[in-house]
Amino acid sequence: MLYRAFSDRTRLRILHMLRGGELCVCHIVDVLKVPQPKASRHLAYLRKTGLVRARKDGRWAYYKLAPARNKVHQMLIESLSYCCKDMPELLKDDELLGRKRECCN
Amino acid sequence: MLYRAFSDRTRLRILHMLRGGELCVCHIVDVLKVPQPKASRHLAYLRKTGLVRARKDGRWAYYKLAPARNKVHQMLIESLSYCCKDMPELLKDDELLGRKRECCN
DNA sequence: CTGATATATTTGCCTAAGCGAATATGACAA
DNA sequence: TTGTCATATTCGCTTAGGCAAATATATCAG
Repeated sequence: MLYRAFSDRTRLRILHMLRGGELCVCHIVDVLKVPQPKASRHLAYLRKTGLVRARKDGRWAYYKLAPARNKVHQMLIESLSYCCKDMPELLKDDELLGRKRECCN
Repeated sequence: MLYRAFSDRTRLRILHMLRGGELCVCHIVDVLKVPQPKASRHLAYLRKTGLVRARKDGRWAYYKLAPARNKVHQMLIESLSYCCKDMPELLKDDELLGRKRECCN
């Protein structure tokens, strides 16, 4: 169930961050300020549901959003750009990331 | 968290049924083929999250989708029309409802 | 009133799922 | 080789949340 993947705050934050493109796990951990195993666990979950793709480069691992496989998948990903109003932490995450991007418009 | 409301199969089936308009609880129970308290519990959940509106008429209670309050809400409701592929039971529900309606197109 | 019907809520149980801590893996450096 | 760093996985514990069964409430009929 794709919806369930979106129903955890940590996973939602990760997905939201990845809208801007590929990120290294270490950056994700830094921004979320959660223990590394916790981030890793949720990333594994998102991998299994096909929502993200992982790429290894030496010691580092990079994650990005997977291409949408159907309409529901696509709409859920799109909806990420509109949930900052309910979750202000998403704005903080974007700030910490230092990426300029339009959010919640 | 709106996403969580969608992450339970029974709730998703209810929301999916309600796309077609207002329904009586007894119809919902009949179609879902679940114990009445179970339907009632999930309807209460959906009420609390603002996803459905209830109307009492004598002994009967009618439920319908609430108007979308923001973009995420709106997109989640829209996504309902596309999840039959992952949940064939949604098609059966629509059949039992006897309502002609386009689904999963 | 009594009884029946429609719906809602409570209770107690059980499973799913998130968590921190510890550990494992695997790549690079020295 | 040894050590270190980045990431992943495992292990118990705890909580959230779904369930069935029982009960409550509220409306109508007779």
